[in-house]
Amino acid sequence: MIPSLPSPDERLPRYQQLRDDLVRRIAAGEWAPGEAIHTEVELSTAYGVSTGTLRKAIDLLVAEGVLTRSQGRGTFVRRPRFDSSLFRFFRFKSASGNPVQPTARILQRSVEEPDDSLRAALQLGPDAKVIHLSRQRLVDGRVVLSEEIWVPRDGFEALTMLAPADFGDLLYPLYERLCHQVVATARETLRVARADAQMAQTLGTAPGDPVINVSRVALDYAGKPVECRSTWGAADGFQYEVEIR
Amino acid sequence: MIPSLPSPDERLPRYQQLRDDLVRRIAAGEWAPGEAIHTEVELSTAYGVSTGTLRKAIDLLVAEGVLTRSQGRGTFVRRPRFDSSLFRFFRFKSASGNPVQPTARILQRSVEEPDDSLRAALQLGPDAKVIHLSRQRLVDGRVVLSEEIWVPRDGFEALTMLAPADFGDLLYPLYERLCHQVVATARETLRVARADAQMAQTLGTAPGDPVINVSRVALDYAGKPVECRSTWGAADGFQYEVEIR
DNA sequence: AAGTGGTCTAGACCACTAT
DNA sequence: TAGTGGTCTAGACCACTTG
Repeated sequence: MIPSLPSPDERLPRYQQLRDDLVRRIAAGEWAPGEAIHTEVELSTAYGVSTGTLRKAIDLLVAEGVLTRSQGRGTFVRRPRFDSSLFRFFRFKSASGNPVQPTARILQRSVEEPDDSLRAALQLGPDAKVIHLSRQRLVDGRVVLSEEIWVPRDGFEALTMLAPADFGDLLYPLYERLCHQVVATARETLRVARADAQMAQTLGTAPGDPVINVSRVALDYAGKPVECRSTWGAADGFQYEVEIR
Repeated sequence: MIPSLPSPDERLPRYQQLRDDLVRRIAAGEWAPGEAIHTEVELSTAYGVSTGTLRKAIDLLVAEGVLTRSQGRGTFVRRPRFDSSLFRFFRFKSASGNPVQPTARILQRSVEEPDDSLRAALQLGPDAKVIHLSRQRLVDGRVVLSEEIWVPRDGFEALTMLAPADFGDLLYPLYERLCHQVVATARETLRVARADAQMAQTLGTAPGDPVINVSRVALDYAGKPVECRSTWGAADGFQYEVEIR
């Protein structure tokens, strides 16, 4: 028989255990995005550690992008803004030349049976269904991005009642307000392909032109998958900068 | 008259000043890449600060990728390995299917007058010249990447004496050994284009196929530009993953 | 003025590495 | 065994924000 190992928690340094417990409390909704968590003195006395140890735990979460500190005000749960993150890959400019946030248009909404890869990515059970959105993003009336979006039906029922015209330009605030689902992190994979006839027509390019695909899995604070998304855009607006060490 | 401001250093916290001074000493060559810096007790007594403050300075440099710590052994100047960093963008596999480091072949070497953008990127004076290398990277004898590389002639004279066949597969160790130039960080920009006839022939794809361009500026520890490089590869081997928060 | 995070101290003890 | 970085303490004082 395999001897039972001690819980990994006990082997970790205290500041790691504190980090994990703070994440757990955030994931449980004890502090909502934008809210201040307890003060350092409160937390350190409650946990029975010195302020230095507690600060080190918070340092980790700040480095991970989960918390932000503001001297004299407090420490806050950070609300990520992923929709503007498309600027990391595409540079959208309006007719006036200024950077601009694309608007959104829902083309189609349906409840579907997920295929195997989607079921795996969203960690769904065998009978679970998904809500599928087809969406376009526009600048000055021109389609710049074409998106397919899938979320689990369980937890997102509210999306099936809302008129497509009322979805607005940003989905994550909608998820939070209507479905109490908070996106905390995401993993994206970039690939390059060539536009087929339909994609070329949608994006206003020529068939065979290179197009970028961004495939995203969004996770909540507990690491549970919340949304899968596949975004297509013309490659001529694509540029990505990275610093390496 | 504009009142002279105090040096920004004095306004910074001590741990930031310590960080800056350690970078200065590394850039000056006091500790070479791979070498251990002084111990924490030595440094903290020499600087007249507590160990906690010194550790915070070192924490910053570890987070920046400049130093690595090894418990029981010491703190070391990290030697970045950029050439394997192409794996972040391209996935090269040998015939056996295993990931493989491409070999290199120098096609051409010349001393040239830089154009304006290159002069600006390398921060060269009006009369400075550059060494230009054209290079191919191969897997199983197939060309997978085509590179144009420029370094300032001043400081890299040794490259003009070396037989092209003796350059080896990795340039940065060569820069360090022959020219005493150490690459510490780099900035890369990705773009997508379509292969012209010549690029298609080189990379073994069809004209019009999408190709990736990675444009890199490499810097030393002092932030001085050391090398400019433009790498082209077929887009079908391209994949890039990123985690966002 | 009261409360928050930011900086810094002067240690102690532990875990790991090399000899 | 000696020396290194890793963890942690129990504070002090500073800089900033808010009422």
